[in-house]
Amino acid sequence: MATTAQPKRSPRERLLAAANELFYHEGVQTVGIDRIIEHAGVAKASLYNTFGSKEELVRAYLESRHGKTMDRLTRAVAARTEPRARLLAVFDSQTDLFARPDFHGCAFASASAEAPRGGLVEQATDTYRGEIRALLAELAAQAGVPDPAALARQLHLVYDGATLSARMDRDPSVAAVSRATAEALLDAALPPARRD
Amino acid sequence: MATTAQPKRSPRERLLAAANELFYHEGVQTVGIDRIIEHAGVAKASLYNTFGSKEELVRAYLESRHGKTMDRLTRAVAARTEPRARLLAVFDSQTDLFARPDFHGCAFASASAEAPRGGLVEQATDTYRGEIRALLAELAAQAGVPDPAALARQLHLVYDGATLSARMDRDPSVAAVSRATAEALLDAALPPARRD
DNA sequence: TGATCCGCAGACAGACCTGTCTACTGTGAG
DNA sequence: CTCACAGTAGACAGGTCTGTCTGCGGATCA
Repeated sequence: MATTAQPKRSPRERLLAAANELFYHEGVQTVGIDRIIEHAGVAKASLYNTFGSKEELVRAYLESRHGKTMDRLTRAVAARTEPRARLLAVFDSQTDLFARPDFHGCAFASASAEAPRGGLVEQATDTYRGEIRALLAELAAQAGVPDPAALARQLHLVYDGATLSARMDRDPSVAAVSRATAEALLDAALPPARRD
Repeated sequence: MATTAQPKRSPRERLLAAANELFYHEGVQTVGIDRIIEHAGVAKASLYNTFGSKEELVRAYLESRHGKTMDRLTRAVAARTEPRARLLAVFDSQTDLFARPDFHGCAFASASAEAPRGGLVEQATDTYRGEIRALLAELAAQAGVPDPAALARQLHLVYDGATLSARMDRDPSVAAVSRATAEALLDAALPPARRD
């Protein structure tokens, strides 16, 4: 069977799709198991056979978002060749992201807001943030910045702040501010000789 | 153990203190009414006579944090005279804030993450963010920036991002990055003649 | 044909949630 | 003293939560 769009996806896939929709839009704490299985059209036993607990389902949900976000970013970066444009592509991509009708902020920021410390949510969040930071540092290095790690920390602030503002102010236009801010910081971090 | 036995504070005060402690550290959704009244040493009827509902208690909790934060910022600003230093004082103050052992991110960001849209939490959040934005714009104007509103939006990004990173990465040192980033953006926004 | 397995449907347990209500206690005003 | 009233203690209602368990239908394979 080479068909990718089967009429019946596996319970695991349907559960993850339901989690992606309900957890992301309404919150991990506020959405209960019953609504997940109803939305997925799956038996409760299937959920507990597949994931074992709600917390593990949340972890799987966050991991799936982690993968999607990294795909989105690496695709945006890969579409450019000039190192400076590749770095700024991360912030360009926020324009479309924030404008999506189903955008509702950073899934990790929201999920970790009320998650117990030291749990699976915190683990998934740490992994995610480490990868974002590494991507920014790598692109900063390729752009010829003397201290890529330092610029990556600054840009990570801007990236986070923009995502948070876009949700809390319900204002997608903050993406333009974010992009301009990133550019200003990149310019300030470049040695004068390299600015062109 | 309920931490009371002080000179009799009113039920309202004790409830707000309990809310400030429990809601802030563990989350608005995860902490129930029973834990609030137990921690406050107050009868359940007193809570409902005073606030009417949990949502109203949450609103009062957020308003009290709003007041405390604005006090902290205006005090930090008032301690300086030079306009540039007054603007940067907002970011200087993050150093102490993030280092506090009870720091746990922005109460508004956490509370709004899973709050229903259009509710009291959203209202309180909008008001809070508007005031922060206005403060930044006013300080930017006093610093002689040509477009204070534009710089205020950038600095708000940085302020938000730093608060979020400090919580999610459990890393208070991000305050220094935030301060340096704000300074770089301020410099970039000033007309060359005014930079000194 | 029969055996095995996957998944669905839903009852159930035990805990917790918000919010209401009754009954009691201490205190201050007139 | 009497009365009003603010506050306490806690039962209660009605619902939701996570997680377990049983029973059943359909598919697959020897």
